[in-house]
Amino acid sequence: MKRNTVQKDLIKKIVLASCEHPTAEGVYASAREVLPNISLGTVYRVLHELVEAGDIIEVPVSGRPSRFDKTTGAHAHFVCKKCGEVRDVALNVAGVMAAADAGESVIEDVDIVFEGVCENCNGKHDAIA
Amino acid sequence: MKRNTVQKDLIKKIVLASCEHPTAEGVYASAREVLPNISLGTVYRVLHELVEAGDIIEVPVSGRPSRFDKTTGAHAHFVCKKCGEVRDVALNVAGVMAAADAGESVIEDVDIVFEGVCENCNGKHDAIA
DNA sequence: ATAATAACGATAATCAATATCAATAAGTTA
DNA sequence: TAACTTATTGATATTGATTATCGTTATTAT
Repeated sequence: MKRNTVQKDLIKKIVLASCEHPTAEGVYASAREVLPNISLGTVYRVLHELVEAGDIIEVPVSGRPSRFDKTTGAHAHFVCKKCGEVRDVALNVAGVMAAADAGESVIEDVDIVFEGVCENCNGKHDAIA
Repeated sequence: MKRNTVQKDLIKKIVLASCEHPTAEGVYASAREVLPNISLGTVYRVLHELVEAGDIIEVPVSGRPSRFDKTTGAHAHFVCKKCGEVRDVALNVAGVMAAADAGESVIEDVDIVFEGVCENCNGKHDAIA
């Protein structure tokens, strides 16, 4: 049977408390402040369990590691090309899915990721570190 | 200065002639039929040059290798969860960008990837090989 | 033709993510 | 509560895609 562990509880709490769409590495760093011996493999495994359970969602980002998001309702994301920050974007995702014509294929989900420059980076010329 | 090479010409021709959104590996396989000693690194480098030049676009696919697409106008894509096939989807992408509210961030581009099951795989239970 | 150097092929390295596996610990069961 | 079963963990090896390195090759201006 499925078992409760301190690792699962901790990882779930970290993602649900985070507003910054953390990567697996970011969750790992936070988790190690509480459980210094936690393994990165455990973080990945538990994150995917949480996604599977519908508690969180995974946000794939082109060319960069996936982000994990406590906001599970359908919504879009914005990635800043300069600082790499990810944030939520208000958009009628259901409307987009309804507007799409995929022929006889059955659309089940959609990833919508906007790219651009956030207001903090606008005017700056720094690349992502 | 930039030089013309048979490798560049070949790779460009392959992608522009392909209707199946090939991966870098797929382009590499096709290219080797003509130039058996071409390097995978060359394929990646030239593909990115073509993207940079606006001749083709790169289609990122979550958890799978990127696809390359001769259709450069803004459009969306559909990925079959079972067979992995990628195809174009008719959608008013400009309309989606206009509808998005990213606050003060400047939206420059958007990746829209639908996921689901294509009509060939519908009813089948085979996973991707 | 020759020189300068962009581009190549071969291969090593990187990065995110997954798989492996012996050791550990959660949740029974006695 | 101790013993037991096995899900889960931590450590580490591996994979897969992509990028970087570097000595050699080949394009193009002179």
